[in-house]
Amino acid sequence: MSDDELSRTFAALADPTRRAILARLAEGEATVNELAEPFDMSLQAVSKHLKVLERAGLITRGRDAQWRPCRLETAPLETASAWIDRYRTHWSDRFDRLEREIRRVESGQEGHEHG
Amino acid sequence: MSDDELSRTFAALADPTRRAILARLAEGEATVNELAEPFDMSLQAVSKHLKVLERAGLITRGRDAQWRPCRLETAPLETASAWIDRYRTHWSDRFDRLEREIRRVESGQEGHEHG
DNA sequence: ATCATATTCAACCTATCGGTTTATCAACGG
DNA sequence: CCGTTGATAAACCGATAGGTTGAATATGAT
Repeated sequence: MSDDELSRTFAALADPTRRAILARLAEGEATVNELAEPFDMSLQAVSKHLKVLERAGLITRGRDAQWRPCRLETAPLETASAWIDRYRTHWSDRFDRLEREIRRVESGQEGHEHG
Repeated sequence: MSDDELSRTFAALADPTRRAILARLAEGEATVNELAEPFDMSLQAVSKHLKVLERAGLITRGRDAQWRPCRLETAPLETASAWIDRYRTHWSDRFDRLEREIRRVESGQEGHEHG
């Protein structure tokens, strides 16, 4: 994986456990143990997932005695969403077919009805 | 990586080369050679990236003689965007601090000014 | 001090990623 | 038929992901 911000964000989101953790955190802060509870894996594994999320800036961790409460941070989600939105609605769906047709005609293969 | 749809989509987006390819495709169809041209890597590497994008449903490939024109498909982007949008604006930013305060008070640690 | 609890660190393992090189397949043009 | 071009397949490689277990650290409670 590359370590630019967008790549880290998307990579962090590319795991169902981590997405579930974020979904949980959207309801409010939670400790590592609380976050780990629903999952059929070791606490350490969840701790690693949290580290990934933290490195991606998707969560921050406070300190409350021996607990490290996790909080969702939305900034990277904004960035990711903005990136996607630049492409999710593009006029090319129609345009592509036109362009494709032009290319076919220009290359003199009008007879190939392959689409 | 898990292979549910969202995971495949986010994983596909977690690479700058693949994002650049999608950005290029947003301007219209392109062949593998055309897509590979800007990158300092082998054609085969780009071909692999395209396979990843295809598996994620982010592109489809046609057949035009020996060319395999690639097209951007927006459906997975919609899904990904929808997932993010559920969490990118959440009321928890303020609420978290309140909840945290409540927890502190309830656990009888009002004196610990650790925030 | 000692013990329990919450969390992290470290070492390890297997599988996958992202790239390479070489070989192969598919389609056109002489 | 043969060569060229576009693209994929296969084998390989080093690095990283995602999990494990076991030890260490930090804080609080007795």
